[in-house]
Amino acid sequence: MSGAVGLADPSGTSGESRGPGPAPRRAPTLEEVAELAGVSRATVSRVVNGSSRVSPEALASVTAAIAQLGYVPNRAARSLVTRRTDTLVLIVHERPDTVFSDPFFASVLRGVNRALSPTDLQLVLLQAQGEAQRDRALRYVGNGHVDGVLLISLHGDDIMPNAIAAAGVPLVMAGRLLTGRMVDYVDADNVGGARDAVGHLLATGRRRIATVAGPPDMSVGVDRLRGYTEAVRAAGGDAAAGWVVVGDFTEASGQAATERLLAEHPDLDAVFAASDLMALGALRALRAAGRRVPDDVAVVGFDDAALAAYADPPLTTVRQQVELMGQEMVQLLLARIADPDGEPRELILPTELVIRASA
Amino acid sequence: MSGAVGLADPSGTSGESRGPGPAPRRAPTLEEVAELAGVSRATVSRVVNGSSRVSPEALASVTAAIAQLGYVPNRAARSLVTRRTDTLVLIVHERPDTVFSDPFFASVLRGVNRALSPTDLQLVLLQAQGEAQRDRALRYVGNGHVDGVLLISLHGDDIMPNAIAAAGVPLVMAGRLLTGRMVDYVDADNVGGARDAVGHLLATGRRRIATVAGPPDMSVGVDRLRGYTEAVRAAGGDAAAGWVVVGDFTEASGQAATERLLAEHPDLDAVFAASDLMALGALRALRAAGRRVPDDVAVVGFDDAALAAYADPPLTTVRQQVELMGQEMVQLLLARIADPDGEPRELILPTELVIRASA
DNA sequence: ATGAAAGCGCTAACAA
DNA sequence: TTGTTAGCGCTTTCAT
Repeated sequence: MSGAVGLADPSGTSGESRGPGPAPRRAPTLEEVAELAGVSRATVSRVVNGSSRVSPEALASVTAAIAQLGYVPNRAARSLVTRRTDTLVLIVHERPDTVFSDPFFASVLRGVNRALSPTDLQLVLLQAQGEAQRDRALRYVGNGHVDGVLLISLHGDDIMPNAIAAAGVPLVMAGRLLTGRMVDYVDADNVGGARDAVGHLLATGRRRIATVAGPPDMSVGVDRLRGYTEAVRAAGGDAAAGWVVVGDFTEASGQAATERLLAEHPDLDAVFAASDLMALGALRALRAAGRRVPDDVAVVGFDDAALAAYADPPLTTVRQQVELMGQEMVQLLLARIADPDGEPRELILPTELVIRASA
Repeated sequence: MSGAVGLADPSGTSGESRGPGPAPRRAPTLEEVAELAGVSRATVSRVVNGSSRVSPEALASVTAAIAQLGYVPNRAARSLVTRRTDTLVLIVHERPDTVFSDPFFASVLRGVNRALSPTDLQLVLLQAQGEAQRDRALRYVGNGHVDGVLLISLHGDDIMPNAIAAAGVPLVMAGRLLTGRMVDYVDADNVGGARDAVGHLLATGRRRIATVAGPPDMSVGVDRLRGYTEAVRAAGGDAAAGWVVVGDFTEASGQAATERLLAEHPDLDAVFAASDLMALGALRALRAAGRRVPDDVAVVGFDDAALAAYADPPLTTVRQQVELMGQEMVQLLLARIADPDGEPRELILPTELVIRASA
């Protein structure tokens, strides 16, 4: 029996004092499993952690004891000694003025969870808004509370990626970093997608194609604009200043940008918008100006969140695999955790042009 | 000096071996802070935990040492002894066939994070889909890994709420539970909101008002239907079977339901849809049938995720305060954790009718 | 007000 | 293959 006496009923909380309802028992420990199985703690630990150096009999009795007791390892205790936390953190770092639509984020999250569900890892969510929260997140990450970081950064001049990487914590980003050190990331094929979009417009006879571009300090903005430019130039077209107006991914900015494009080029016959919300804005602006879509002007957007499907007419969009992006971010992160010093990796997911009534 | 010798450079990992880049130092411990401050671990612990029984001098030197070392308490170690985890978990339990739109969830999440950010609590996210994942979540929660649970359950016959409550883990739900024990929850005023919607339709001269209701095993479905029924009956109208068709919150179901309503009552002049996606579906069905909105038929939806704002014409909707819902869920949960045996609490958030072109 | 000491539940050498 | 042992970093009596 050894000194296990005190374990039988710690501090006298045996349920009676709680009144009705099931008594919230203390969770069983390794020690209790070991006793029931008639082996030592170490052996139980080996079983739990899947060590091969365990006899079949020991394995059987331990497994039975675990099942009987409903034993689940205490993460805190384990983490204390292994210095692993079995925890990943997803940080969404936004400016106080949020620009991105939530559905995008929700889809990434869904993918992350899908990838995580067969593992024993848990996901901590940190929505960092503004400097104070950013620093808190950084402190949290920097102090060994997580095994790795998934980062969705919503602005280009973010110090987080470098700070996290510098702290030696494995990191994977959604989207390419424009400056600073090379960091693992997953991204959509924004250049190719934009090229396809413009290619489609060209193929359907459009020649005066304008674009509502994204912010130039974010890779999404830069890449989608590049795809547009390349495609237009390849067709001998003009991708000069007047055909490009920058927005900030919001519907309002898409609308305003399109108004300017119309003022500059009343004869435009197509608009490629670098986000779905901006495409929606473009649609509004065109209608307000009395233009008909798609007969008069065609609109193609980049599908950040499937929102564009609800436009009327539904917008032709470059479909990204947002959920897959979340999944792959996790895979990359796990690989990075397993091999901290490997080469930086990137993964570019293909996009697909979904043609609808609008173009 | 005691036995602190071994701490100076544990296992010789002093950075040189890592090659270039900043050496991933071990995070400073209480012990180190204590030594630097010239006090004992216990005193540092008191300072960190805001105990009053500390002399001003001690407090000052400890505070300085903490700042100098950038000390952050190790959660695992703390949790091991306190049996608190300072962790809440948000469980989204969906059927394999997801019904709810993501934006709703994203908004709740945003509110949860907002409420959490001034605290030291962290949020773990569990997306439980199907039985296997549900049981895993239950095991996780039941074994003391979290201090409390926020639960968004997407179907009516869910065993999770009762299982969690039975395990004695503090729980707050989004939405009212139709059966089983009384559980703390936050909900929108679905009855009142639906009543307002129908009231508006009546006020604008509509008399033949149909509804696309939600699933009858969920409080959202039941309550919105009840609000509709009450309002229609109060006006002396007919809320009988033919005017009510049940959908499952998806756009497709809204469309199908509306088609049936039109078949049954070609003379209907308004549709109240119990979700924004179903309202969108209703819009499509009406158009397909050659009806004009809102001249011919008015449409009002329940706004679960602001998606309806993108319809054309923009839909008149009952606006819920989804983000606030998340915030309040956290407040309720914290209150419950502080007072596990208090009376069950509920919080009904007011809704607001946002009138747009469609009705 | 402060310190000494005992452990929380677990893993990881090391012995056997 | 198994058991023994020594902590991981922290909070918390219990002395002082």
